[in-house]
Amino acid sequence: MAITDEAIEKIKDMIVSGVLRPGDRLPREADLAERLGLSRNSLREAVKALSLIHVLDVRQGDGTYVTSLEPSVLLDAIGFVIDFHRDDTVLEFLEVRRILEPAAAAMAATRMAPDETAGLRALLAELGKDPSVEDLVANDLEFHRRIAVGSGNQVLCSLVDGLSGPTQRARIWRAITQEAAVARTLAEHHAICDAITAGQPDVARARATVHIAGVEQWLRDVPVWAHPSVQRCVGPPLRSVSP
Amino acid sequence: MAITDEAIEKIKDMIVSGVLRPGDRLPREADLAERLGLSRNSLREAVKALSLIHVLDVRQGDGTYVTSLEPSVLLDAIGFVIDFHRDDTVLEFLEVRRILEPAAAAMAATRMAPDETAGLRALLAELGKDPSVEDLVANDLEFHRRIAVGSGNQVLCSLVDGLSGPTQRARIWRAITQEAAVARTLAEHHAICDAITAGQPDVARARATVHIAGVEQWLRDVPVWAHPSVQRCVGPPLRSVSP
DNA sequence: CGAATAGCTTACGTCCGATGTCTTGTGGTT
DNA sequence: AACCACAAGACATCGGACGTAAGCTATTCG
Repeated sequence: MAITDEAIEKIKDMIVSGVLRPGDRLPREADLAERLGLSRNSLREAVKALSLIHVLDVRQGDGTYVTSLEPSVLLDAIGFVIDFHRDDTVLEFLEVRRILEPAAAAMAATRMAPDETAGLRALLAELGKDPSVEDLVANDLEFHRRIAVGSGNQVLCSLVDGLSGPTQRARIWRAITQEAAVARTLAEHHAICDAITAGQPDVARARATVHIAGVEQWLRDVPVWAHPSVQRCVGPPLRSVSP
Repeated sequence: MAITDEAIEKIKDMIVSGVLRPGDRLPREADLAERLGLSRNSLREAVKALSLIHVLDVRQGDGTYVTSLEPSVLLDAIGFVIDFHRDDTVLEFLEVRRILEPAAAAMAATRMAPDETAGLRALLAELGKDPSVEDLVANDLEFHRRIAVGSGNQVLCSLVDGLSGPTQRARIWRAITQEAAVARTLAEHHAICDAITAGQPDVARARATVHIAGVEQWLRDVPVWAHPSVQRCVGPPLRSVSP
């Protein structure tokens, strides 16, 4: 194993074992490097890797700190990872979203406070007549995110939020190529919101399932993959998608 | 934004835009560094970070390659991240597992081939009388993993597999401190296996839910957190867990 | 007296060049 | 044709030097 990977493991062990706790500050790079028995350059590679996944927080001129290590912080990095997936795997992600989001909606229906549900309604109301595609996508993302937050489970919230990344583009294309989808999506959002507000977990779950399944079905049926605008978004060589 | 972070973004863009495709080889460090306008050291930090999350695969003496970028490969990294979570968040992870695993079990009941279900039964049969704790945990993990694989969804599989990390230790403690849990767990495994083999998704889902919920309930009720063996596993200062 | 500021200290950010180590492919030998 | 030794290419690691930014301190001025 490379010396840098060993350093990653050692730092990880220090955190997992409790030697370093959330918020703690690490020794200076020079000192830590000496203590771990490697050069500062190699140590920096390890620190960089750990900071990419939000385990460490490096502040120039100050020092390097352990983050809060909360699920929301750590799982936040999956959004970054998700971006790398090719579009022919979107359906797999949607399938998982169809599992997670209905559950989140049901939990939200039980746990969300009145002021939160009010905020959810307000969010949907923000969209005026004839909104832009960007507004639609942003509103859509925020809507799903708030429900995830409303579930009261950080892990679930982070997963739902992170998994939305790859399908965000799909939403854009959907809005672009299928006009009717806009009204339908908004109607479905309102329906889900109503169920949550009414405190009906079963209804919220079902409506969320219908919502996601609708997108899934649309992606499965329509050969968007061949659409020119998609080619532009995805980049030149598009691998076999729907053989 | 730091120059290294820019390099990470640029490499990411090259991959997302299709300039670099799965399996492609990157230019030599020296060349790529020059092309991106930074030093080789800084570039190496970027590459190291991307290789930690399995986006790049660096082979000494050979070169640096883009991985297959399959969901199973990329999401594999979440297992690493999960290890950092403190034990007071285990319940949140279990709650998500209670959502995902029943869904996986139901899907497996529909999709798993006869030889796969046979393998699942064989796995459970491998555990002889009076198995060691290590065997139990390993068998348990493998059992859940195979069901996840059987769901036919890479993303779901990776998530289920990754989320098992933090609760693995909980399983160990459970086995240690509660003798009766061993027989109960095995019985539940057999019941789930039977439902999958019989092709009954609803039953499989329900039994998986019961299985996870049982663990959850156990963790919620029993003050394992105060148990000395846990302190040893977790490390010195245990933050407030159940206030 | 207190607040603003200039400057010092410290720690991370970046770079350069040299050397070690590993993989691979080549070419010669048997 | 099979095998081995060597050389080339690429990553691994190191040490040191210099740049940049944040934080603390002491000075200064209202």
